[in-house]
Amino acid sequence: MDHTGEQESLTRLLTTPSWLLSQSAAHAGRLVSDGFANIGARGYHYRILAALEELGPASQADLGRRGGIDRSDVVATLNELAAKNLVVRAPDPADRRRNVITLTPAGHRELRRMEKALAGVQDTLLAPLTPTERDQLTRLLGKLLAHHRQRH
Amino acid sequence: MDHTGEQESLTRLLTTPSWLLSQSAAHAGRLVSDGFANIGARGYHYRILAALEELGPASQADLGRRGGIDRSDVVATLNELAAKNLVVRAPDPADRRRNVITLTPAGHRELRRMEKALAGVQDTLLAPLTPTERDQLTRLLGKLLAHHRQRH
DNA sequence: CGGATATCAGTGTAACTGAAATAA
DNA sequence: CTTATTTCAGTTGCACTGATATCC
Repeated sequence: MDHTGEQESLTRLLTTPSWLLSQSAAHAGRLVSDGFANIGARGYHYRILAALEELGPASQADLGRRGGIDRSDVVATLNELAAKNLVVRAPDPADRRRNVITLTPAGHRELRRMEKALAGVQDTLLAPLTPTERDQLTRLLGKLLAHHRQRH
Repeated sequence: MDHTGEQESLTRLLTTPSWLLSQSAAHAGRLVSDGFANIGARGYHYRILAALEELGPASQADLGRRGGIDRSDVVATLNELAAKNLVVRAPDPADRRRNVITLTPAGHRELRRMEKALAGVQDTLLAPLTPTERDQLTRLLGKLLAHHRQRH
């Protein structure tokens, strides 16, 4: 015993799932932010653009629900994306409360760039895990989220 | 195919490890904050108290490194803990730059309370996972962190 | 009317930065 | 002189709240 010599009691603090989760996520967040910052973008941009590609032209509320972004932050993010001509914001003739957001060709290209950057980050993040372990982790986290999403 | 009917392309956005991690961590964070708030405490309090119990009397810098808390936030957290008489802050005679922080009996009791609250949160968080899966998750996250800790 | 949408302004807070004072 | 510790003041990014105008 005491084979690592690191600390005699690694205890709960370092093995508590919520702690491990938040530490891992903080690290992942740094990697992602840096990866996106390197190409002049932010996480919200990716979430909106990816949601847009999946949903097709959509309202801001739908994009927010899809990408897990607050209605208020959707507005600000779309302001930025529209200023860069990555999306077009137009009133919905069928429902005049809504805007219809559409990906421009430049938006598609930007999404491709961000996906490349993100894929690189995933590799860095998951470097210590085998392919099997990566699948396990993805599966376990997915199961966790699915459960807690059901109870709002 | 299309057996769920949820969405035709769940795609990367919902299966990207960094996304799953940050979402899971956000949810875990909410559960932890709420769990601690219910007993009038915060996450930083737990991290400092737990680090203190592991290390014994320690300097603020050591506590920060151990608990993953910025030097600046250690100061503020210790102000709160000292005001509640959960720790004692005394100058270190051996190194007069430092303070020696010591757990009081009340601090020990508070730590026990917080551990109970935290254990309840872990159960809620891991509810959808079997015991085997919980161990897997803990192991995978630990491996991830150990790797990234090595490269600063 | 109740419910949804988009927008704006502002809050809370975790994590961090920079600088200063002090001492090893 | 360089490095480490503690402290204070301030910043940044992110998630969220509340209020408002508009429309279904």
